[in-house]
Amino acid sequence: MTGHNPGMNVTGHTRRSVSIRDVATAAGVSYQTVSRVINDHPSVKPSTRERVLAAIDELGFRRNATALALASGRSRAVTVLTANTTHYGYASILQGIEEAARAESYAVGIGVLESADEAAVATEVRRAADASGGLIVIAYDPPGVKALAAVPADLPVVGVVETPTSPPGGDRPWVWTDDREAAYEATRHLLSLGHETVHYVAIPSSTRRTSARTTGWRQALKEAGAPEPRPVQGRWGPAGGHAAGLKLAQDPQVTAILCGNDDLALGVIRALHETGRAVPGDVSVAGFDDAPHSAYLTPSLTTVRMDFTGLGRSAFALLHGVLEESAPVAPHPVSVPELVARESSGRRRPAGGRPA
Amino acid sequence: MTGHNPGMNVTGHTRRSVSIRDVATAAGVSYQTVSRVINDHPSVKPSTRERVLAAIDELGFRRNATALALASGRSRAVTVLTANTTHYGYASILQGIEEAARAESYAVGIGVLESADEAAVATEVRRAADASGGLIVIAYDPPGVKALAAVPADLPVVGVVETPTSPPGGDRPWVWTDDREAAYEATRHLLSLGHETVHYVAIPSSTRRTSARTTGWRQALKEAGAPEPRPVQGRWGPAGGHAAGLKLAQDPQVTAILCGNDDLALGVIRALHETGRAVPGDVSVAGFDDAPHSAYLTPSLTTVRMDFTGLGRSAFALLHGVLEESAPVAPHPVSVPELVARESSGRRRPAGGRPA
DNA sequence: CTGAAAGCGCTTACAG
DNA sequence: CTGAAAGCGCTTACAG
Repeated sequence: MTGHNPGMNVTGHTRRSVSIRDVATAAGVSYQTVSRVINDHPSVKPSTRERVLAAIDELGFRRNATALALASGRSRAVTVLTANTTHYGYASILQGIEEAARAESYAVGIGVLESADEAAVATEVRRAADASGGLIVIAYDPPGVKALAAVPADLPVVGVVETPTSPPGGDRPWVWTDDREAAYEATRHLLSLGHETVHYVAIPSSTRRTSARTTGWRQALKEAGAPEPRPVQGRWGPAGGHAAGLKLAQDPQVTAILCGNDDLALGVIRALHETGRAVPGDVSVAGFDDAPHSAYLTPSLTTVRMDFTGLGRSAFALLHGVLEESAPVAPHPVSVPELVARESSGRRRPAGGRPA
Repeated sequence: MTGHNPGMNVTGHTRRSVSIRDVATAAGVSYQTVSRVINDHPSVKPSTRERVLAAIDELGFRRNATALALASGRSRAVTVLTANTTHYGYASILQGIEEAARAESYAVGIGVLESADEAAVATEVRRAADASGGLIVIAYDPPGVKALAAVPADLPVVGVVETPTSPPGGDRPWVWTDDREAAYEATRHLLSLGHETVHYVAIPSSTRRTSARTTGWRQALKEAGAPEPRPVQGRWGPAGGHAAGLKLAQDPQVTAILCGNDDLALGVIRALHETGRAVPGDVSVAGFDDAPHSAYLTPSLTTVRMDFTGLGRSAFALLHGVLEESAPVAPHPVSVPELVARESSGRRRPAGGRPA
């Protein structure tokens, strides 16, 4: 074959897709009938349906989702706005959303909020809003919190938030994990092992103000009458934990450390190891999240398990309820964390002496 | 306000968005002129542009991306088809794609291939094809390989493949990491430390046949004249490594283990620890990927660093070149892995004796 | 059960 | 520099 192919589009590599009109011609019916067939409309004569289906198959017809969305107004799509897609918690929430979305034949898009800069956030929110469908914003950090607040009022949106008190999204639906309770439990666990107090290495918080985890930790200390050390501000990732750990290792008084997540805890443990302090012999360490590898570290990590994928599924279910009249809108779901005690936390060693 | 709001859509919560016609009316121009303004067309009188911009601002106009896509035929969207979104390598590739896509104002969608079942794969591919735009398929595993093969011929697609020899995508563009070379280097590293041979714990492979990593490992053994033990088939994740490690720990001859990824290596190390074998004292262990925490484990993990985000960026660049005539289509890029020797690998201890 | 019309919100020529 | 027409590929009433 030579010559210009009228089926090529501008970029010259994609043949114009076959439309319902092409199918209609091939099947000898009107294109409305084709529409009925692909929409499983009941009132189509079986023999007609057969012919149309055969034509669809032969021509390799695929319904154009863009045209469907434009004509019908329904888009069956959700865009997830998040500051990160790789950290365990974020990635797991995204996974949960995707699972639930796939089960309902929703397409899922992602938009990453690279900075908390107002203009950058606004740009990302606009891009996400441009994509038709609903929005889920993971508002665990400053970019996410700002994005949730910046979502236009007329857009269906669900927030995944750190704490439900005065959620930044106003009266919009949200899902959350009870981080305050989780930190409270973890701190009580460490105190119950005889430690005089518990130090805290914080993850970058959702706000300037105190995070839910910090609040829970503080509450447990207060109730126990334990002194409240200054929280160490950690960065994301093991490197941040390592830096914080080196700092804490200088203080021989430190015997228990709660970390904002498992990656931080892993870095802290490494720092303690490097400075010759045994875990849990000299210092007990606990994390947050129960990442897949945490059970296989040496020492295995005491942590608080969070059901992030379940949280993601809930977020989608909520959005789905908002988008489709049929699906009921559930109340704001909460994921209840579960303490998992492992090797990295142990009884405080009697002051002064090393065991034989 | 009471009564029915004609601006509400079926679901009753979203006001019909303002269109270019609304803007045109408000600005006292035709809607074509509005189209010119939002497309930065040069031939618009400055004063007209001002008025239109003002109307856009006042009415809160947002251009409907669906209509844009349908009318123009360009969609500026990419869908990533992958078996997984959370494992380090996959998540990092996705991150790289997203970064590059965002820089070009492309929307990114994800579709997860939950099983290698033909029908399930076909369904996911169809869904991805329905979303307009290009496709990137991560073909590191059976579902991905099958998906890449099932992509309709008329769709712009880039494959992220394990090995470039007879890629499953035929003559389609692809990107790859040189896994064979990576495994070769890692194996040579372990052999150079005096180990008689190197055992291998494999990740689930892309095919029934031998993976590139297995090939590289085997090649290094052969060149060195080392005996070739049977590879241990691992599952994904630390649990798989742990199971494999327990098995290998039973054989006192085992002094060096190469693992298909860092998570597997972490599990193997844990298993060796549990069975009283020191790393690297008794057994050297190396992984693949250089995950963020690998440098902070104790012992820190010898591994092969792979530039997955760079690979993702390359994949997008390639697709971008295919989609837009202006962007040049680069040749199949390869990411060159880099060996990172850390604490988990060491010289083989002289046979028979434990050091004092 | 099936067909002809109008329209979703835009863009792309075509006029002037 | 700006406007009127046609059309992207579908769906949704409206006819019959």
